Amino acid sequence: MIDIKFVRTNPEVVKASQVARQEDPNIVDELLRLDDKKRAVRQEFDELRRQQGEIGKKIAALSGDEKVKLLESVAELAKQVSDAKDAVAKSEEEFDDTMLRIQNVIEGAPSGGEEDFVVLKEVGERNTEKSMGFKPKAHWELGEALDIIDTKRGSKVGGSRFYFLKGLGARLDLGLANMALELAVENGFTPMITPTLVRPEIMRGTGFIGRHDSEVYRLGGEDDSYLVGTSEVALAGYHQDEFIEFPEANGGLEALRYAGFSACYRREAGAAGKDTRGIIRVHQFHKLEMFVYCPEERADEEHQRLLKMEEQMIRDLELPYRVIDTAAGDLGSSAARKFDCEAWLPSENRFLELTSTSNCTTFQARRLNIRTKSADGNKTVATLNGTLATTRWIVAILENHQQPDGTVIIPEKLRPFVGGVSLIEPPTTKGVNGK
RNA sequence: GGACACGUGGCUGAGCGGUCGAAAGCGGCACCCUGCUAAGGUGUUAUAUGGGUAACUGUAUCGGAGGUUCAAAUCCUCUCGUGUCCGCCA
Repeated sequence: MIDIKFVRTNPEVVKASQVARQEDPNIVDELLRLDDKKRAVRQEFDELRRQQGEIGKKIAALSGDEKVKLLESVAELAKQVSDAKDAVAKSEEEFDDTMLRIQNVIEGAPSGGEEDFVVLKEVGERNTEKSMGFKPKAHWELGEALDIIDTKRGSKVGGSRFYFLKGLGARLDLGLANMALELAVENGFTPMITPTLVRPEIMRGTGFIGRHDSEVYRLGGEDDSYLVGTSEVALAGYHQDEFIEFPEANGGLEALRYAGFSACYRREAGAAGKDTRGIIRVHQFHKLEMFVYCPEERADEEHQRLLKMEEQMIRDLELPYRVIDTAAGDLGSSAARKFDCEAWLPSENRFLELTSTSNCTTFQARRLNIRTKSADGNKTVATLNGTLATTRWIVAILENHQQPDGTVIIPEKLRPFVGGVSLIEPPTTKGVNGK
């Protein structure tokens, strides 16, 4: 939710942001109209309530005939108060409905849609058939041949877009999560295991239901809960309705940093036919989510920090990648700016999103009512997130580190997290690889 | 799953139809006192929102939603959450 006071004073900025996002700018005028109306109706109610309170005090002090007389005279006022109350509720509802439809005001993101991102940098050589000296296999081919990814049995058991990670596949998944967690801890993040089933209020508060209804799983029957698509939900809800006290370091401008590990669930309803093979787009996966609460003025700096950490992880795994500045139209509604790191996929000659980090400024926290006390009053905090989905990384590692003989070299820095194994080889006649 | 209890300000906790945005304590802040430390004293200290340059002032908020009433933290209904005991179970 954006700040109505900001909209009142800077309607043009909000409109421009809507335009950059390829959304309707006229909603801003509509919002301001509803804001005026809401205030007018509210003032009327306030005045009636004041009168009622005043008379109420008199009634309390009186007795006998005088009291009865006054009671009779005040019935009409009570009716007016009740009507005014309904009017207030109605105008607030109209206002809120519109308010919630306006997205965060972008901060520096390029205008336009999905294709209009800006490449900030590209690091490392793209592996190609030519540079590798053989035709690179796709991750699903490698996964199957090495017996570490089993999508056939995955769909037998879980349905389409499910998979088994087996042997070193499973170790890679957990190893990557652990490696990322260690990096996060070194950078001041507190590890968290979070609920993956959350109550509707939390889902709504974090903005994941509404326009994204169809993307999340909802439990039917007795239990009205949602399966989270990211631990961002739990980590954002963690401090809901709280005042945050930031640690004193850096002149009181420090941040609260959490690294949540959880399974994530996505319905992928709108993705039919997209990335159907392998484990690029699946219904369930593991993710390490870095989540930061900080004072608003510090958000940019924290955003850069998150990006740096994500880049470091990719470098440590020796993957060619690029960083993009996501276009406004492709941002989530909470994000003011988003940077993605994309790894090169030699089998498809394209980049694949590995990480994503968003600066949500105060948008998310305003809705969740998360504030901090500061010298110049209570202020809504900023929130940021940076994401690391393990399955995507497995894809990138398999494809980029595959060898002509079909084996895959495990990057040196990852080895300590997968039991010291350095090479993924096809299974021998029996037994499970990488036990 | 069965039984009971409880949800009030930053925290603990009183209040159980009007004088209650709400006692008291803790914590926070400011000042005073004390040689230092420890202690002590005085004052101040909820959130949101409207009006006003401001001083100030109106209104709302006692888990949430409805209801009764001239008037609700207080009574009623529903709901959500939490705790304890028993049962079951990893």
